Amino acid sequence: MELAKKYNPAEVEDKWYRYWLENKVFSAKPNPEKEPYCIVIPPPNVTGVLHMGHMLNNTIQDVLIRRARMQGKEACWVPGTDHASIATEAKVVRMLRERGISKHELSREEFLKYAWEWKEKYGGIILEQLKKLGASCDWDRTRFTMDDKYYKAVIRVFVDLYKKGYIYRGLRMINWDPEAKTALSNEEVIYKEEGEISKLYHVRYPLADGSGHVVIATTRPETILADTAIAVNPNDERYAALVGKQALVPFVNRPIPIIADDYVDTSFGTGCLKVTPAHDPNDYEIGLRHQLEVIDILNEDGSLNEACGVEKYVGKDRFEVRKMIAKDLEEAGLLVKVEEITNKVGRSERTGAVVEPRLSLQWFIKMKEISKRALEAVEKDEVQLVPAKFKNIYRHWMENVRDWCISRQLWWGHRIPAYYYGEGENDFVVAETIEEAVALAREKSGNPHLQASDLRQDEDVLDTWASSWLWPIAVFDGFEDEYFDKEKGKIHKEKNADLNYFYPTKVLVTAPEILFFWVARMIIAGYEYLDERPFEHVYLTGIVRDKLGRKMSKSLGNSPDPLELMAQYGADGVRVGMLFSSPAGNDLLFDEKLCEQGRNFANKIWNAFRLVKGWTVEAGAAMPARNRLATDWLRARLETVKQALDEQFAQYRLSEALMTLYKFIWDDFCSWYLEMVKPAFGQPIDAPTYEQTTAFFDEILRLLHPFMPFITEELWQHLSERRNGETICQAPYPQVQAAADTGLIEEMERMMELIAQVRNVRAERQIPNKDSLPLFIKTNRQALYERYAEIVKKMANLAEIAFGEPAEGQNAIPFVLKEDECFLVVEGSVDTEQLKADLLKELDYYRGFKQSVEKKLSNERFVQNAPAAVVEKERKKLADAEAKIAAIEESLAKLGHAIDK
RNA sequence: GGGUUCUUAGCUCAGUUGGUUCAGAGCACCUGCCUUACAAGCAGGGGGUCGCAGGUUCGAAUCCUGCAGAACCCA
Repeated sequence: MELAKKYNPAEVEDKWYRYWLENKVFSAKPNPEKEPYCIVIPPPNVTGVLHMGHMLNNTIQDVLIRRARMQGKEACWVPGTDHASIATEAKVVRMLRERGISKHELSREEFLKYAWEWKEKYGGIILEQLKKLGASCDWDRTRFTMDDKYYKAVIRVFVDLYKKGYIYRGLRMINWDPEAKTALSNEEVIYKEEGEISKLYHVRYPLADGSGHVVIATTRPETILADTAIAVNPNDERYAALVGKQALVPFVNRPIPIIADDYVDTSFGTGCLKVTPAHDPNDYEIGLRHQLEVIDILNEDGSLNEACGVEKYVGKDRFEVRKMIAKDLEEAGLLVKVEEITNKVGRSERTGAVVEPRLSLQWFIKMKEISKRALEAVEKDEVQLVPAKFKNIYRHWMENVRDWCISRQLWWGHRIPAYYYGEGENDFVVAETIEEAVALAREKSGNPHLQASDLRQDEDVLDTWASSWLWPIAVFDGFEDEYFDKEKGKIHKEKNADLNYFYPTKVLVTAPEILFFWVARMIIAGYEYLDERPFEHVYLTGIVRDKLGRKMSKSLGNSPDPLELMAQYGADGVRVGMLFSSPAGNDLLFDEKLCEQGRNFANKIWNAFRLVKGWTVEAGAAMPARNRLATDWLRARLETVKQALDEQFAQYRLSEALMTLYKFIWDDFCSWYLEMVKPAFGQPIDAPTYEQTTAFFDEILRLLHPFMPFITEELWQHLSERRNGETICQAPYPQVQAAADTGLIEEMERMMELIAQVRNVRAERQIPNKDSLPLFIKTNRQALYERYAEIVKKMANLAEIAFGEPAEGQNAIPFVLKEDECFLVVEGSVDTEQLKADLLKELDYYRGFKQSVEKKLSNERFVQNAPAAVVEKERKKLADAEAKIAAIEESLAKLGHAIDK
């Protein structure tokens, strides 16, 4: 078998992914013999494409699930997609516009037909992309939030929560996107960090009694026409006399009261606040406190309506009116001045339109009561957030939770199951089906003749999160008739085999940005319907940023295309690159160099494999002592590595775990072990060493497989004959066998230091590596060095290791290893002055060190207060330093240097 | 404005309840090598008064206070 000099991921990745699918390696079903380990994927937008955030997030999930699978757990990773109501609808509307079709020309049914076509065309691309990454999902379980069953579940939950009294319909100040013509949740409104430059208009309002005027400041002069009061701070002496009087609204001359309210900030603008309850949330609150009239002057598209009272403004967009009104105020002599200020302007996350606070009838979920257990669960670590710092953030949000506006003025989504039978605000019923609705409506209205055709279903759909918050339950069909108890509004988990086995899931891996949107709400739903947490751990990943620390975004164009990255560096390389610098919860400053490092790592392993596979094996030969030491040592190191990995995984320190393996493979295995046992060119290797080496290789591949699934499968299959369908995905994950032989590791470390010292001397004196040199060691541990002599000779290219000192006249370069003196015999003359200088420098350092330790030990309070073990360590440090100093002094004396002690 | 978190080498980060040879890693950097697995490589090396100022302690990167700066969340 001929292996290429360089690893080529493109040749193997698709092959193995297909193999895994063909052999159903990723499918999972309840298995009482095994421990369940389930992850539900955070469903990406069905029509979205893979971005770097997905890459990170799904790499992490795949590492966790693959490791669990190898550990013999029933590993189930449930994939799926989200309908992403507003984002998808916006895309469909744009597509239609490009075809010259306006959404409003279409009926709801026609529009939805286009939307489903769009979904069929682009839906699921992202799942195919995940396969490129190696994601080991159970694809047969793929779910979509608008699948029939899922749709029914969402509607069922709406009805249930309505019955339980958690859902109400109310007039509320909501964030209105005039472009998409929909309400937005607070989370969907974004503010530019640096704010935006706005004009602050100072406007004069005459007093009704003609005794003067009052000046207010506003950034939204078009809302003047909806003013119903002017407010001042009760403590503001400047205006105390005005309170109780009336002012006249410009143009319409409506008299409005001047009131006192604590909300007013005396230092902002003029200290007089115009109050527009219909168009500002704070003003709305003030209006409630003072029973002010509410005048709504905006249409749903952001244009002004008749209520504004000025004919020429009617039908014009608010920003156009702003310009007009500024001009008109100036002409009327009411504009005092205009200044520029920076303020925060809310914009729609999806359309970018300036969000207008708007009063409207919307559907809400009361959050306070229903979220109680979800708050407790995290407080008590029943649901454990990783990293834990998010607990504080979570608590703060949950303690101040506000009612959740769940209606959206869109068509793509789950249509609200409320049916209206009359014009009154309460003339509606909520039901899962039209038949039930008719029955309920007859009852509620007292009209037994009502027909389905008399009912109008609510036009709005539900917020996407109001479907995805059911994800960990709905993917297992938990809300189906057989399992859902309509009376109690609870799920009988024990009746549903999947739910019973896989729920609660093990860990949710997601971005901190959606901690409240989604994570908190899933926890709420979990307790509401199953009285149980939906997952044990929440691993919050960082946000992927570019190397300048900016968020990756389409508009900046700073996001690399994941598929191209994988084509260039291999999926394994990219996975490694993503994980290298992403400790949990810390942002990841993505740099392509990290993927390059991942690719290089794959190549390193590939070549190590080529080396081992290229050996000819000498059957019947015994293992030489040198190799016995090397294999024992590597085994000991491997034990410490496995132990470290277990600990790192337990704490979700994936980047550390990967680095542990990276260093073990590159340094310990390749640079040290393979070099130790590698036969001379053309020579065979003894069979026991060869077998041990392949066994190590096998174990290393299994440890690495969760991180780099493709190359490990490729090499593992090459390593030995495998059965048909056999895969490393299901090979046992290496377990800690025994306590590592730390004595052996320490001994080897000493030898490695010795080898490094010799190499160092060579590098400094520019002695070619080819020249094999004799080494003398003056030590009282001769047996130890003798045992390792063969290894040291090979690794440092020494002609021999002798004990004692070189003969007079032999040129030797001295160095000190721990407390032993070493002499590397070289040809040619030696610059003794330089050697002395080097030794003196070292001596200086150790004398200083010794002094500081002595100082510590002579401090009575230290000796008394510090734990005995710490004091003991200091004593040991002192003894070691003294031995070292003695050795250095001796070397110096030999060079003819007088020591002043 | 309120809250949370953070500030350690040129860069990205570890540093576990304060206590091992005067703070570690990876990358980058410097020097020498195309040595028959790998130049996507090998060997060696330099680099930090742990944001600043106080305090507690025998002992502080680690605990406390203040200041400066950054990020995120909420308003």
